[in-house]
Amino acid sequence: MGTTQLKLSDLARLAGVSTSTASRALNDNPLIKKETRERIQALAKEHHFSINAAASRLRMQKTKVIAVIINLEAETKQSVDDPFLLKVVSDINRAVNRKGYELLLSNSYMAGEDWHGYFISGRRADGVIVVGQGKEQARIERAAKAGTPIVVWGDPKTSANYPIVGSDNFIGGISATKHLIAKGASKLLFMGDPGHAELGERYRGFCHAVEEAQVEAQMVKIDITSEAAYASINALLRAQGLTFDGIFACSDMVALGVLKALKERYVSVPNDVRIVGFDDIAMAQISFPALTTIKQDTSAAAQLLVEKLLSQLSGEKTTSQEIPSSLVIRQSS
Amino acid sequence: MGTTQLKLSDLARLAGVSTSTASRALNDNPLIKKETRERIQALAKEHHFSINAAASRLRMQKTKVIAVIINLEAETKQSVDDPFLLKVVSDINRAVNRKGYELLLSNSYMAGEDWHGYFISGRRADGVIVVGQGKEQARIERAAKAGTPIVVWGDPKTSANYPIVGSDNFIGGISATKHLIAKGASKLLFMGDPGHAELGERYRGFCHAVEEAQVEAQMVKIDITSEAAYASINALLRAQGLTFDGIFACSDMVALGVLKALKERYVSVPNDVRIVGFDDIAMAQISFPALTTIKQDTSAAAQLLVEKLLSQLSGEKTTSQEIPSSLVIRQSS
DNA sequence: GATCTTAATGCAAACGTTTGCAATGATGTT
DNA sequence: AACATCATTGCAAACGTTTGCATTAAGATC
Repeated sequence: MGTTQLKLSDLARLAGVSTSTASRALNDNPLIKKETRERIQALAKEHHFSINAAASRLRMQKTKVIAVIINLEAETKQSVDDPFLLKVVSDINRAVNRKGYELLLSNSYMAGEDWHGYFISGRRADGVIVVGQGKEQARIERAAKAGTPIVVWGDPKTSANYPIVGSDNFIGGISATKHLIAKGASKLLFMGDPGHAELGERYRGFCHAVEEAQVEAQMVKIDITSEAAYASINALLRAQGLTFDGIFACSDMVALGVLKALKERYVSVPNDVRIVGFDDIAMAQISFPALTTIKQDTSAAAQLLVEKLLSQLSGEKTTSQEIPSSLVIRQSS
Repeated sequence: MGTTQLKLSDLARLAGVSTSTASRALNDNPLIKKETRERIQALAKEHHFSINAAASRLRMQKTKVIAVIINLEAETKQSVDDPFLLKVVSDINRAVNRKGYELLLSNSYMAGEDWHGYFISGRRADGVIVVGQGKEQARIERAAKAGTPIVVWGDPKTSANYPIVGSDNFIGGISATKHLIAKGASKLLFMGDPGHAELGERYRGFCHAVEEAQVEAQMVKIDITSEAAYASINALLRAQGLTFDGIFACSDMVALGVLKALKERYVSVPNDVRIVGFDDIAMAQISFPALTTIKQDTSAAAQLLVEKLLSQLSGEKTTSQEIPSSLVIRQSS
């Protein structure tokens, strides 16, 4: 505390070498004799020396930081507290660390409109991972056009000037719906907001399967929160009674809201109504009945996101990619 | 893209002033004539100019960054995916941003053992917020002793050389238990790990209320995950049948695991067994029956954590502080 | 009109790294 | 013995800000 911060030149003097030698030694540069390197590294450890990242970043023109920005719709009630989003962030954190980068957790509040200026020109991060494609992609596009290394979690089918990684929502939608039908449902209900890119794909899958099987189907457009789902099911039952026997919820949170509403009205799940969710959040297996759902492999996706971003940093061109999702059958269907 | 990065001196030349004037203008320094300031600020906006944070940090010896480190036990299965932890992080993020700071999301993997070296000497952040006190506080203590500005989310009763912010776990434990008793329970069960500081306090509250009311009570020590809780309840029922009619779960995740196990065995909640959790995560109100719980005011806590950290940055001495928790009564009790 | 004060701006040093190039001494080659 | 090669190290510039101090111009005071 009393002593002033040790800097590289101090360490060098302590070791009896020049600053440049010390710098190279700490970076394990083979230019420096091996025993010198080890001696200096040991000395650094002994004195709890850490390189000044600010100075290093200034000189290197690199931060070794990746910014993650949670990109939510203005009109949704879905919040950054959503378990699925947080799971994604947490997986990205792991993947980022494994590559030796740090994670700057950001949002539109801090980054404003000009992401390139804020993160890249501002030397706060070397690249940006956007979680949540949203409905409006202007900011992402602008950043990409300005040359920001950027990757997005979203719907990989969307054509864009930046790579998008996400699940095969269409196929996921199909297999969820087919599963409902296989379990005997014939009057299906989709709950979600098809205007949202990823959810739209899930809905397309739903429609595709419905058409193929020639069963009844309806769609109700809701905000993707359990509260909205809960309220919506209640309204539906009140208005038209039990007009469905299978529900494909666009997310697990929605499915859980549905589940609660049905149980409160003594509708049996899965006997009267079968439910399939999407995401496979931790809650899915701990709900009662446990939730059948389409599992998104967020961990694989996170790794891919980071890899693609790093590729961009080394100048390569990258493309969008779909991650296979998988049906996890539990008791709700 | 083709053009090189605009730097402050370029902007200054464009404006026909010196670099120092430009710098002061962007920082709204009243030394500079108001109209000059505004002219330069407008020019900066027009050219999408952003200050180079690395250079600024180097010169200022300040980063305007706060590191958040999620500090988990080695032996727990509780992960960074735990909804409650993530909620806390997300609230801290908001609070940090409101003060004009950025959030570096970190963990032991990156920061290693020497937090002071990594974050402070390394000029990666100006201060550290630790989420999760854990059982072993050596690293936190060492960092504090080395002069790291640091605050901890945990049990405020623990005496330490750093401030701890957290809920009044003891009182929370009492009111949860009293509520169970008031609802007619007379054979109580506590589930959790009293070895953990915060949970220990909750258990003390439990014991206190039990003693006062002179009711039967038992404790089963489990890891604080829903899986452990689920398994534990099943084992308990198998071994000794239904020997309890009220459960105080040390967290909502634990409570939800309990709930599932009971429902699978057709034990009615709340008729046969009343349950109270702790935290009030989003899931608590969407479970069926909705979970009675002790709500932790994470948002207020986050704000307090940040304020205390900033106080330390400006040299003030800070102290631990308890946040009032509150009983939220729902259908599980 | 000379001097003093004040407002506005510019100069140049400093923050702590990394790295191209030069320098040194040792080794090998003819 | 002269020269080329190689391994190891040091010198000094550059990265882009911020800020104490000096400077200038303009207005105020006598």
